[in-house]
Amino acid sequence: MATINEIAKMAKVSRTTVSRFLNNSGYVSEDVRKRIEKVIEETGYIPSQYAKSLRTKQTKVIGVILPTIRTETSSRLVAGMDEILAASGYQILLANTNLNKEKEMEYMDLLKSRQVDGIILAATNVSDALVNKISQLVIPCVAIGQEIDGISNVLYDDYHVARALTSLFISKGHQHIGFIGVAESDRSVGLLRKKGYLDEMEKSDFAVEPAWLQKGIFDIDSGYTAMKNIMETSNQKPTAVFAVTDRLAIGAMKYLKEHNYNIPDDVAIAGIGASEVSMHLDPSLTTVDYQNEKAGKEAAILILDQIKKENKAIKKLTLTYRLLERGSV
Amino acid sequence: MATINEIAKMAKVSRTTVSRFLNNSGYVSEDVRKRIEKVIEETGYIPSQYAKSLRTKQTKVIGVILPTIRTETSSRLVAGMDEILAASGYQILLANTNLNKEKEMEYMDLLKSRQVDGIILAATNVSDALVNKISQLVIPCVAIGQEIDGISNVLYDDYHVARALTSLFISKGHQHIGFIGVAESDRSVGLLRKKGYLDEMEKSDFAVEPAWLQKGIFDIDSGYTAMKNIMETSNQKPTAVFAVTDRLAIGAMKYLKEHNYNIPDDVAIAGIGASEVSMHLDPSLTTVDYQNEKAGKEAAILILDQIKKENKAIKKLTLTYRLLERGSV
DNA sequence: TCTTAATGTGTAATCGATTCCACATTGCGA
DNA sequence: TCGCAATGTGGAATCGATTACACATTAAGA
Repeated sequence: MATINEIAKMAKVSRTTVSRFLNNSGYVSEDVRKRIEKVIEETGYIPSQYAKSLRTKQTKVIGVILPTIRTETSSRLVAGMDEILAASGYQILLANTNLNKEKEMEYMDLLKSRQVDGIILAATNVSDALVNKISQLVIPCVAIGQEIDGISNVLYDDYHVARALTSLFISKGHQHIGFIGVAESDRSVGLLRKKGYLDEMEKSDFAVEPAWLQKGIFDIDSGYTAMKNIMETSNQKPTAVFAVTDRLAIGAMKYLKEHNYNIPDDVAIAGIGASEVSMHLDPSLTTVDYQNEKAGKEAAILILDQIKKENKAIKKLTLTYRLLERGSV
Repeated sequence: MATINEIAKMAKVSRTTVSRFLNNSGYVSEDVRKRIEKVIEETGYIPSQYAKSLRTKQTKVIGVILPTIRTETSSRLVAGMDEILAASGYQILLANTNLNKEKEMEYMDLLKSRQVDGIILAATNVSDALVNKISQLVIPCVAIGQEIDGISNVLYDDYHVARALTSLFISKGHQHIGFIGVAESDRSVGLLRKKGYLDEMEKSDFAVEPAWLQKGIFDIDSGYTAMKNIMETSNQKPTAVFAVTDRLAIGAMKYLKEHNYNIPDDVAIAGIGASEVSMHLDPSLTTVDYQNEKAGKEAAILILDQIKKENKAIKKLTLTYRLLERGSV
């Protein structure tokens, strides 16, 4: 692969001039410009980003740390980010932790060594060690979905969403409402959504039977199992069940259908996530659109802001949500 | 951020020795080793990949060009690749074309300028210009899902899958079989799957009514519309419909259910893709598991092979598929 | 005791770009 | 005609690492 030196030699100018030509900085006469253009055309020369980055300390790369890339949520997030970042000439370097905390730490270092211009962190459970690492990070960093002190955040309104959904059930006359959650170590999905549900129940003075509180692990099967547990172990069967993700809700619906419960007459169901199929299920699933793409975009905008303007002001952005009331309630 | 020079100074050795320490190359006495270790520990020094890459011509980055990152197929592919690549210390640099051909070309250059060690291309429609560009590429390159001459490929057996599904319908006694495809500019999904269907129909001497042949655009809604067209414009309504993707099939099922057709008694349905929900639909959708993750893994293995061994042998790998016969047929 | 090999460490060139200077040329007003 | 600004080009240091080579020290074998 050709280098700037060879181009310079071939065009009979100094590499300084070639550099000026490439970056449109400083004066280059029309004559010389044409010569360089021609040589570059002929050789198909492409400047090395690495050499460039070494000097300029700019890589035009944003590191994105994800807990997984298999979910719709993740793809949407990345799609949103990419839309904004690509427009400014940035690319995404992927770091997939597979929910492994050590990897999270490892990747922070790796991204640092690759001198990414910024890091977007979509973490699910935030360890102290990680927070610590981030706080002493010089690279701009934005977190999505979990509140982390000291850096900018794009947040979902998990607590109020949970309250809103529970409240929706209550407004429809339900008093016995079940809950399918996930591990509370996941602050946003596990803890806050549960708290929202519990608080809303308490506000209406509705008791919550322990058997109504089940946990899944983010997939359809565990939603099925959770629903099974609810229906088969509770004294009083609930007439509505709130699942903290669409997948869990889908699993729950599957159980209900298999056991000839009518949705929503016997048991109403709601999820969170607005997955693509949610609208096309039978009945269509009531859910909440978190606007992940928007979250991705906002995070990208925040990070670019920080990079460009040296705008170190920390921003906490809480996104709005859209409750999609559909056939399942 | 500290550099190797500062570390060297602080540890009172030359930067050469520090480098040897870092890379475990050459001799470093226990005494010196400890001093360096200590300094690195204290400063939190992390070597710059850029400087390193500039010298070594190795970036440990694989560029991945995707038509979109919103689909399950894409996420699975990337997940598969990442699993293999991460294990060898490689990271993924994302290049999302959004189905834009010019972007495809642009990204090839961009990845080249970033000197990625290899490129994995998941293209849907391959322009001549692109093939041309690839052929004169010095960087190892692997294509997934579309056959491109001159480089290694990981292929799905689109043609035979289509024949197998059509044949399945026929074996169940169906003679009137509809088809929901996509644009044929997409060779694999559009052209080959259609050809497989048509050939199998012809083999059994079953006529195909033009109205049975509909096109969608990869989403649920267009599957719905396509099914609507089939049922509302054909003279003889088909008793089975083969959709080339699960999403199209889901849309088709939705139409059928809404219009009180029983699946599979009135109309049988099959898709391709083995999307996560396919199993949990009602009835569960007959589909074909393309093993995208495996495809991603294989592509990653191929690329690493080429990088490591300078093994320039071109390999064409056609993956096996699993036909998942379920309730919808 | 002297060679020779093994063990440690440092010097300096190098990778491919950017950028601060210095220097050369030209044109224009005084 | 001179001086100065505008225009155009090149020299050389620099970014942060790797690596060939030279050199110094030590240990082992004859």
